[in-house]
Amino acid sequence: MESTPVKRKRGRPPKSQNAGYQDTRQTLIRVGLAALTEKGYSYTGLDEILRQASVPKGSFYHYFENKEAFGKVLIEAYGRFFAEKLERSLSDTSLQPLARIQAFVDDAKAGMQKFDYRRGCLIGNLGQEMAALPESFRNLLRETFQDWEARIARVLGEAQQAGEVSGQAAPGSMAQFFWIGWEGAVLRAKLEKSSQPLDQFAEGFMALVRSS
Amino acid sequence: MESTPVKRKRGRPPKSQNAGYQDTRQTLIRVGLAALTEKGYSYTGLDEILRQASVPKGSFYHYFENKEAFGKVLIEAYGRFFAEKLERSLSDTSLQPLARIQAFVDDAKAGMQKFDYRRGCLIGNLGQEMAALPESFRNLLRETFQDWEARIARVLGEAQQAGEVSGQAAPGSMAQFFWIGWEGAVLRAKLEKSSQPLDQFAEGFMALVRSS
DNA sequence: CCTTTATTTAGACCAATCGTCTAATTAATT
DNA sequence: AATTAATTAGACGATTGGTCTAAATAAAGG
Repeated sequence: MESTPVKRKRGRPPKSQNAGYQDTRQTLIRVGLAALTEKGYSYTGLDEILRQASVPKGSFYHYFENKEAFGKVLIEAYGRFFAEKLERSLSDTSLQPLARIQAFVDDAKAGMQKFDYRRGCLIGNLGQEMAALPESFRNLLRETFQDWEARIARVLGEAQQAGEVSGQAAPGSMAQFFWIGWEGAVLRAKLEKSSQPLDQFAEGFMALVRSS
Repeated sequence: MESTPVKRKRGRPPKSQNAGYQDTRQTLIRVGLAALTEKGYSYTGLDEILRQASVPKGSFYHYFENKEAFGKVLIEAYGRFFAEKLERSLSDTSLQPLARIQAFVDDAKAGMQKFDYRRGCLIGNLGQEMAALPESFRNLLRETFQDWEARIARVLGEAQQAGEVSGQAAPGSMAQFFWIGWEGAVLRAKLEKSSQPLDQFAEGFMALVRSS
C-alpha cells in the first residue's frame, strides 16, 4: 500500500540529476505519520515502518539519530500539517466565524471516515501515551496544542465581534475547552468506528459558545 | 512500592485456613490495573507486571489464559471499580443532582493528583490504543462507557426534574457529551500534569447543561 | 498410611521483535 | 589515485509474549 518501489542503490547518490535523494527521509516521515496516527508511538516498531517504506534499517539511522529523534520530527511535521489543514477552514472568509469551525469539524469527519476510523490525532495519541514516552515529547505536544488553540481562539474572537458568540466567556478558555473535548471525541470515534461522537461534541460546543 | 512480600509456597495451598490463596490472582489484577492505567496495554509487558507483583510466570499462566484474557479481566475489573467510585458521588442524596456530578469531578481530580497525573482512565487509554488491541476488546470498552453513561444520564434526568437543567436536551445525549469530553480532559490533564483541564471541561459542561 | 490426584510455583526455552551499531558500497572531491 | 561524504546492508544483543516441563505441596480416597 505504502509502496515505494524505487530500487535503492547503495553508496553516495549522484549529485544534480534526480533532484536529490532526500525523498527517502520524506517517505519515512510519511509512513511514520500513518503508523503513529493509527497505533501510537510505543506499539509502532521501526521494523514495521521500514518494511512499509521499503527502507533498510541502516538508512533510518542515517536520517535520524534514533526513534526518539524521529518521533520529535513526526510531532513537528504533524503539527504543521494539521495547522495548515485547520487554517484552510478557519480562514475561509466566505463563511461566518462559527461556520468556519464547523467546516473544520466536517473536514475532520471526512478524514477519519476515509481511513475507516483507524487513524486519530497524532498529538492526542501521544498525549495519552505520555507516561510511556520520552519526557522530551511533553513540551512539543503542549506547544502544538497551544498553537492550535490560538487559531481557534482567534476565530472565536471574530465570532464574538460578529455577535455569533456571547461576550461572557473568554475566547482563549473556549478554545481550550474545544481542544480538550475534541481529542476526547476523536478517541471515542475510533472506538465506536463512527463520526457520531465528533458531531455530538461539536453540537454541544456550538450550543455552549452561543449561549450566554 | 507494589510490594507483596508474601513468600509464595509451591504446591497446592492449604484448604480452609488462610481464607484461600486467591490473592495471587488479586495481586496480578491490582498491579496490572496500575500499570495499564499508566502506560496502556501495548507498552506494558507481562514481565514488568510479574516483577512488580513478585509472581513468577508460571503462576500467571495458571490464572490467566494469556495476555488478552488478562486484559479482558482488567477491563471488567476497572469498569466495576470505577462504577462504584462514580456511584459513591452520584448517589449522595445530600447533594443536588448537579452537585453530585461535580463531586465526582472533584473526586477524580484528587485521584489524578494523588498519582501525580501519571495514571489516567483505563478505558480511555485502551480506547485510544484500540487499533493496536485485540478486536475482542472493542465491545467491552463500548459497554463500559454505556454503563457509565447511563449513570450520569440518570442524575441528569433528576437534575432536569429539579429544575437545575434545562428541559431541552435529552439526558442521554448530555451524558454522552460528558464522557466524550471527560476522556479528553483526562488525557490533557496527564499531558499538562495539572487538574486545570478537568476543571475547564467540568465548568463548560455545567454551563452547557444549565443553559437552554 | 500410602497412593493418586489437584493445585500452584519455578524458571528454562523459543521465535519474534526491539533499537543500535559496524562494515561495506558508491559517488563526489581533491 | 586517494580521500571523504553519503547511503545501504544486515548482524547484534537484549527483551518480549507466550509455552512448556518439572517440581512441590496438599487434598482425597482407599
